[in-house]
Amino acid sequence: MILIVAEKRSVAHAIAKFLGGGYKLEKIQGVAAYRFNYGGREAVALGLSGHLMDFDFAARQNVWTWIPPEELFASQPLIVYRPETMKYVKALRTLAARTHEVYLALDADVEGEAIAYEAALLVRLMNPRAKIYRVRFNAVTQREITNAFRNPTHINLRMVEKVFTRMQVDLTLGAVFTRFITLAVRHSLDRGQFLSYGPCQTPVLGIVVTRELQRRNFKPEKYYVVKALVEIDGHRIEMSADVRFKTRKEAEEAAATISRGVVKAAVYKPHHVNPPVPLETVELEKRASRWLGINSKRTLDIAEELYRGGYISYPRTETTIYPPTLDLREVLQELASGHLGYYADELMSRGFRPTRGDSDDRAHPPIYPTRGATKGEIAKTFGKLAPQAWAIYDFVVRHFLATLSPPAVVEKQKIVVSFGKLEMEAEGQIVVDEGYWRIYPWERQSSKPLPRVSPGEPARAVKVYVVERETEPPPQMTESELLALMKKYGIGTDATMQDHIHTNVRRGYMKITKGKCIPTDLGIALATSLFQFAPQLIEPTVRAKMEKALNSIVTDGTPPARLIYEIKKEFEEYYKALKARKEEIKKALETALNSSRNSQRG
DNA sequence: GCAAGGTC
Repeated sequence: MILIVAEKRSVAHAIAKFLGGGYKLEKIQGVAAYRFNYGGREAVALGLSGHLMDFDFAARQNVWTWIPPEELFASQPLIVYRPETMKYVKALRTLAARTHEVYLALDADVEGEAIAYEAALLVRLMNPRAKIYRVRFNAVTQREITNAFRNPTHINLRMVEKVFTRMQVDLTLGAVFTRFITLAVRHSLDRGQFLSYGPCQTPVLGIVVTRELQRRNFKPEKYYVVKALVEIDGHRIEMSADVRFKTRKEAEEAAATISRGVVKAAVYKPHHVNPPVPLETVELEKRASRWLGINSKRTLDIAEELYRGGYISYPRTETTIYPPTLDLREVLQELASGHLGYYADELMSRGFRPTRGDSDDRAHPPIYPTRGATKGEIAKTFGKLAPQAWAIYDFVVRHFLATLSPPAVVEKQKIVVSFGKLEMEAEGQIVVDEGYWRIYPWERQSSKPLPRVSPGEPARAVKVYVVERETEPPPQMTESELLALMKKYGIGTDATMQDHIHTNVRRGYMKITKGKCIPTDLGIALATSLFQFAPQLIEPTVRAKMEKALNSIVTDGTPPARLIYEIKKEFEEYYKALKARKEEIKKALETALNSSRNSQRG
């Protein structure tokens, strides 16, 4: 028998379908396995659920009050089975006992490599003489899979080492600093409550708090602008000067010079607004937060359910290019039975060309709808979440249709009038062609037309006035903006970014209200303490630096032990700096904890 | 009871 191990059930299923044609679904220790005939031999494809193993400290070290947190710097975390995936371990053991040939068909990324290694460890324990191969495919398609199995290779140990190093480093740093700040304020916490540090979650908090403090410390400044109602060829146009005056007096002096002028420029230029590129995870989360009022965690949870229900493709992807193997016309045909069927039909008869982004994770296609569903159907599956599930499904459908649609066309308009010293401007636009906005209302723009005038025409100011304005603080951080910043700084992965935001919410460090991230007193106190005494723990650039160091294991063969030693040494310094200020940190955190407790009680 | 990363 040949055993094939995949990262998730859907891939195991696809492999059985592509390599075997027909298959038989079996349950092994409660786990789905696909049995099929592979070139005359019996094969079984088993789908896992991510990692089988994890790291943890020894039991004695897991009683927080028994050892000082810094002792963990000197400890070696142990590799253990993850309790949640024991049934996959059992299924793998059962199958491994009956096979001599194993193909590790996990995703073609570093995590997949690590999971492959975990599976290989298990297989070896059961069956030391089994031949173990690694197969790599860049998409779950007939061609890629067939090719991969024709060219089996071996596990890349450096990739495995990178992942295992990251696991140990993150656990150690997370545990040391989580325990330190928790124990510092232990008596002010509720039962079961703790304060946490993590190399992703904490920089996320830092970003949000930094913005909030910028807003609080912002000193608005008054400034003055000159506006005028200008008559050109019988048309009256509201115009303004693109100059900020510091005082009213200066503005009024400038305004006094405005009476007769001449049109310096009159531009009416067509402009294409291109439809969005194919949908990736973080973009789905950003748009759902901004336009549908659904936060990123909820969005991914619902997308996962929609995927499992067969409504949309796999929701965790960084790809923004439709693979050539994806038959877009087939997808449109499927959508023809759904709520936007008329539009799908129209695209099919008129023809279409998909937009194209610039990223390909070489594992998953962009997110697209896989079924033309009705509201009633979704309502049945989702119960209380039905309105939000429908909103997300509808969005995925519309986004997909938009990527195949023509651009919208607007005429951009600009008139500039010269009044001697000062120039006045007006901008407007006319929607010429709605294009993809017809089914993508969130980006729709409206017409604000200007009259048609020509350069050289005389102009006359009918009314001139000075308007007082104030500079404004930066806006509150939106969740959508936060996701964009996390991506920019390399904090987390497409699949985990929403988790890191949510962790901050769960710990009481911030709230998300109407798409805005608002730090609590506790979040501000924690972030401020860290910025003051150990900024390296909270700066947004720390994660990318660590990621780069970890990558050197793969690219340069840096020995993991050396890297772990160096990172620990560095963070021990930050730990010492924090410990020296324990009393101040304790006071700041306790004040915040008490104030939030009082406000909760009203 | 700590993290981040897979996946459900």
